[in-house]
Amino acid sequence: MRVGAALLRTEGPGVLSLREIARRAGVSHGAPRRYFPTHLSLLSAIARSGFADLSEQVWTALRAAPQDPRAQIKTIAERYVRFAATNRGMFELMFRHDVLSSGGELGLRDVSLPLFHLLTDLVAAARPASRFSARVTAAAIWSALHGTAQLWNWGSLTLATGATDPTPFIDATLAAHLGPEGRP
Amino acid sequence: MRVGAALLRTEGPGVLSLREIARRAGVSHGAPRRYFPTHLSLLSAIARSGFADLSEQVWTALRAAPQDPRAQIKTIAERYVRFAATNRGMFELMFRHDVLSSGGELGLRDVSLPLFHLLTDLVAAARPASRFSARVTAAAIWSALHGTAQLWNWGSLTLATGATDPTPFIDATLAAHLGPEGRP
DNA sequence: CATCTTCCGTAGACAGTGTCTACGCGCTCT
DNA sequence: AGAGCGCGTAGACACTGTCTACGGAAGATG
Repeated sequence: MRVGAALLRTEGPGVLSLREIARRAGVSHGAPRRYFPTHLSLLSAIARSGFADLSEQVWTALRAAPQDPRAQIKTIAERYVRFAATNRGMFELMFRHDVLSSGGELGLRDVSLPLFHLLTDLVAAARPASRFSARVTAAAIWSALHGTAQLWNWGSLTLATGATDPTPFIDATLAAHLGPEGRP
Repeated sequence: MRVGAALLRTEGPGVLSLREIARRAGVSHGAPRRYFPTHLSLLSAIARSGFADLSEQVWTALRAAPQDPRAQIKTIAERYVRFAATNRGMFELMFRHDVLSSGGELGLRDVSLPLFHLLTDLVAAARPASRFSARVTAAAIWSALHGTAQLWNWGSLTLATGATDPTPFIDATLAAHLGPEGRP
């Protein structure tokens, strides 16, 4: 099989054993070894494609969104959390420590960093005066997004607040960091 | 062995195979089965003890901290992130989806919910006027803390901002949600 | 005191896993 | 046409989690 990309529509994260993947691909259990020296490197490749997918979704959404910084930040935030909620298994795989630490931080450096820098610039343009640098604020927002996605995904936020939608938490985070919504 | 508690000082999360745990405990590989019907239930028990540990650390730190709401919130935040940084393997185990989803959400309901409600009350007392409910704000803060702990743990924040300490992100988050520091 | 039951651990089997090795088919290139 | 090699197969190995049958020690019961 060309890449593990064709196998990404894994129905669950439990099917990700090397032999099971090979089985679904219709090849013998030794075949993937030609392309990926180890099981983890296969998973890393799958996760990397997940990062690419996420970043592409965010970028295209950004192009379609209004151009003012605040709206762009909101678009990033919503896309990030929605991606996590829609592609649960993939999101979980993408942030598994063992997968992450192998493969040279996989997509983090190549995919997330440009996005993070964009976020930093947007934050610098959108936020009110603050004693924190735009980098720190952007990182805090990113952390909040990631935590929201994570907690939302396994239902903790629903359990704690009864919410049926994660957007209020996103809005609260952005409003806190950038000031109330509604003005340029 | 009485509980897996004695085995918690696991040097790494890779040693957590059932047989390896039994080996370190000096018993045969079938012995743990008397107490934990399945491997996952053993891990859940270990993770549960991790939740208990975390919550205890937070509560005792709260007792020693100044009593004004803002300082209490900061104490919770710092303890949470510090726990994650200090007990990496345990933190990771505690939030593994498969461990989480088994064992009836293990410590989440029993341990985290009281803490969350306390956080909600503190937020209600400490924050300025806002159009978001205290619940939502508290949940947003919690998400931010969790995300910070996670991203910090695998070095993303350092990679993105060059920071050597996670407290700036905590401070930025709290300042954003609760207003600048320094007043009652 | 003898016996029986119940707890708690052992030891072996089984299917399944990731990795490694030897093997062979079929293509391409000179 | 023949050699080389990319790409896949098949079997082995150590290891895993789960299941089962077995044993021995302790306490309860007659």
